[in-house]
Amino acid sequence: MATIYDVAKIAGVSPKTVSRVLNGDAPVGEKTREAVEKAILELGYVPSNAARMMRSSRSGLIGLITGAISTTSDGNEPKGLPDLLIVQGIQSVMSATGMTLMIADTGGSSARVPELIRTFVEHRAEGLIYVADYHQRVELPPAPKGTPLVLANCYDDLGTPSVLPDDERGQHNLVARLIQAGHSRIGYLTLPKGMDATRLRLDGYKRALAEAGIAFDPELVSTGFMHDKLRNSAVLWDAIDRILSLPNPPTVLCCGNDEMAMRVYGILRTRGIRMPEDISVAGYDNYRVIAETLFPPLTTAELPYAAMGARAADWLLSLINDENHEQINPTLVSGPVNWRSSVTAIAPADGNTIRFPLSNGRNPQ
Amino acid sequence: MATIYDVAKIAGVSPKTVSRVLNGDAPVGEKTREAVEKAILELGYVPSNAARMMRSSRSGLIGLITGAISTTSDGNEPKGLPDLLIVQGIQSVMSATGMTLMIADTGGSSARVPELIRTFVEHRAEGLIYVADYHQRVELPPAPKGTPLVLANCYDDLGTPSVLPDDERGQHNLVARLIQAGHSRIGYLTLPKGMDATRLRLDGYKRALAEAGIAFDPELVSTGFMHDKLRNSAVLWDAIDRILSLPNPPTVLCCGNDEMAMRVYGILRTRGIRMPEDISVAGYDNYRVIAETLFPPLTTAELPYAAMGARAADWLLSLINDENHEQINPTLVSGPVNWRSSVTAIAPADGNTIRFPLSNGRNPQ
DNA sequence: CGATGTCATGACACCGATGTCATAATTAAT
DNA sequence: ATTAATTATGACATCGGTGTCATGACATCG
Repeated sequence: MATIYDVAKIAGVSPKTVSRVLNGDAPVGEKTREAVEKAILELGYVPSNAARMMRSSRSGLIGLITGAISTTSDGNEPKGLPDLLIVQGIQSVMSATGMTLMIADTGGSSARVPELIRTFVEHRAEGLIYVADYHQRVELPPAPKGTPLVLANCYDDLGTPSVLPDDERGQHNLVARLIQAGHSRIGYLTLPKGMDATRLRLDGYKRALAEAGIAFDPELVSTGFMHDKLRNSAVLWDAIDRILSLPNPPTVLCCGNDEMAMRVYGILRTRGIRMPEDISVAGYDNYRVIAETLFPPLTTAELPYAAMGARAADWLLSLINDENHEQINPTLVSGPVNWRSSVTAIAPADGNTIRFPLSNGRNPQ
Repeated sequence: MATIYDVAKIAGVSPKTVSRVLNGDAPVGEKTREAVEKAILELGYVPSNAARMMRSSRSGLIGLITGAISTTSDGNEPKGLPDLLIVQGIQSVMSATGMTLMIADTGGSSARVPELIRTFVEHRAEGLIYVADYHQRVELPPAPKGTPLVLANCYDDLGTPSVLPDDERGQHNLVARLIQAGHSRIGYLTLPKGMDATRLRLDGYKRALAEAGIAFDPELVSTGFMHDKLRNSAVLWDAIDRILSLPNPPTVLCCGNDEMAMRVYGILRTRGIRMPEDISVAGYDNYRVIAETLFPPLTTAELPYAAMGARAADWLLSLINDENHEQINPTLVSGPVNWRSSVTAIAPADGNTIRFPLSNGRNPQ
């Protein structure tokens, strides 16, 4: 690979002059510049970042670690991986500021994290981001001092800067919207117990009910997914069965996420229950491949992955540049409710007519 | 950040001796080693990859470019992005050999590719991989000589090393399996015209029929998806309508991919058609979130993304190390058929009984 | 016209590792 | 015991850029 000395020799100048042409940090004569530029093109010269870094000690690199450091590591099966959207959000911010992203995947084994961090430190990464695959608490090995770290989609007990989805608010907004559409008996099939998202979303559900003056009915809430995936079909079937056979069944079923909603579609249809005519269904995540493709398209709260990534990246950059933006920790990012035709507006219980049309989904034909 | 000189000073030895402790490339006295190791720990010293690279000219970096350089760039909407699995396949091979992956995303604009390549060259990446989001032809700017390039999930006209899914074979194997299960009237709802996958999979479908002595019936084949996504619902509805009202309708519908199969589920159920009792459905991709979650679980041909990534990484490494493994270009990677309960075995047309049970899906209850 | 300032350029040291070579201290071999 | 081989260590140059300082050629100004 050509060096700055090769260029200098061909252009008949000193290496320092070539450097000046490259960086524009001092005036260079017109003819000299042309000669240098010609030589650069001729050799296909590209400056070495490593050599540059030796002097400047700025690497322009950001290290990104992803992977499932879950307490319940469920093997090596890759899933839908929407957390890539977080990575994309980070990437778009970073590339706009000229930083280069190095990524490493733990492959599900948290034991590899220290090794990955070390690699990044060897490359003198200026900052690190850890991305979790779902909202969770993590314990990371101590980051090297001087290298800022931001957590995305996870948090720890040490007060490390952390960007999280606002699950409580997202679910609240969705349920509030359902209530606005005339629903008051709202079933909720939750994610597995113990997950942060489960608790927070249930809180949001309750708050929306409370704000509307609707009493919380525990009969309407049931666990839809368990940690043991093999049992999910049976658990969900049973939960739906129980909720639908209540004396006063719900008019809409909120699902813990879109994947669950997809299963609910299958189960309801198997029983001859039509959506949204007989019952409405809502999800969570706005996992677009599911939400937009299901028939009817699914109303769902958006998990703002890309925005979370961008927030985390912004935060990291401000830490690197030592800007003292006082940032609330954790930073909660909320997303919109995506209203699609899996939910219909119904006449409210008090007999009032519906004030506005809410369904905007397209039906075939 | 501490340097090797700091360590040397504290340990009371020369920098070179510290280097020897780090690399173990020459014997070091027991007591000296201990003193050096103590100093390293004390300072939290991590060697600088940049400085190392200056001498060795080996960066240990691999550049990975992803993004939709599609001729039909359909805007900025991120989808399910299963191509991350390719990245994971690459990552797992690379980390096993101690290489570090730098990734950059074009964000959908092919104009950014040269800029990204330049960044990688500045970092003296030892090899580049370009990953496309679906099987397609691409035109990349000429790679810098001396830096090998491998294409994953795409190919070009220049004979650049390329790893592709074996769509023809995958579809063939799936259809052959359906025939084995007693099906002989096999409908096929294709992906949009013009895509490589569409043509190849249709070829595989035809070959499987031919091998079984079943005449190809064009009436059973219809375009299920178009490039214009807004029309997909209508197109698919119509195609199903037409195929099912044939005098001799199919017993199974093959869908261009799993996403289409998910829509087909919805459409069939809306019409009161049960799966798999009334008709079987098969997909393509083994997009697990869909295939495993749909009810009933979907029989589908696997698009072996992770294997493709691993293959591409292996190939790149052999190019970097100048090993002359003669590699067929393009390298086709095939995946298994995932047999689930969306397809039932039926009595073959000739009245023979079914020779073995094929459904192994779990039903709730 | 001499003093001062700006422009254009080069010599040289330095960043932090490692390769090469030299050297001193042991140990093994003859 | 003397030579040869091995061990343990350091001095120094080098990789490819850039920061610092010096220098010569002009231009400007009082």
